[in-house]
Amino acid sequence: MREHPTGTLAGRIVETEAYIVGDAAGHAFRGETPRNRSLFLRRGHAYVYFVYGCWFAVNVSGEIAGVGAGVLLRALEPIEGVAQMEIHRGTQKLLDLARGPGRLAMAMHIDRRLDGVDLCAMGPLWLGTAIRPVGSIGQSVRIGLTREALRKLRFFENDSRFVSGPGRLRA
DNA sequence: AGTGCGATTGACT
DNA sequence: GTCAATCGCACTA
Repeated sequence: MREHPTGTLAGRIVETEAYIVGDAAGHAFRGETPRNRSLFLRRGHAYVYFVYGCWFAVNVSGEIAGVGAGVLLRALEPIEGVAQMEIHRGTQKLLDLARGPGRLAMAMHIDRRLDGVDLCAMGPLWLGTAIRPVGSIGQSVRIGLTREALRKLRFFENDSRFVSGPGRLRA
C-alpha cells in the first residue's frame, strides 16, 4: 500500500527474493553501513536503495534489530491507483507497471525518503492487510546475481502474469 | 584518492 | 541477443 498525495496506490506482492543472514549476495553481508542500515532495523521496515545509477528497489527488513537481512519486493499485481502508476511509469501496459524491482518502485513512487519507514503500521508505505494467496507458490534461483547464484531464494505466484524474470525461471 | 561494478531497465539490432 | 545510462558504495593503495 502506498499512501500517495494523489491517492492510494496498491498492489498484491506476487514475487520476492530473500537475502538471508550470512548470504554473500546480500547488501548486509559486510556489516552495517550508512547505505544498508535499514536492513538492520527490526523486521518489517523498509530498506530502499539505489542501483545502477537509475533505479530504486525496496526490501522488507527481516530479522531482529541489529541483524541484517531482508526480502526484496520484485513484482506487484496492481490493484488500486492504476492510472497514477501509468503516469509514474510512462506506460499503459498493465503487465509492465510493477514487474521487476525497479519498475515496482517507480510505479509506487518510492525513493530514499521512504527508507526506514515502518511497513507494519499505516503510513506512506506499508504492507496493508493480507490477501489470500492465489494458487501455488514457485521457487527458483534469484535474478541478476553473481554470488550465491545457486540458492533458491526467489518466490513467486506460479500462475501470475505479473511476475518478472525469464520464462524458464517461472516454473 | 582512484577505480570498478551492481538485488535493472529500455532501446535497439 | 547486445548495450548504455548513471550514481554511490566498497575496495585497493
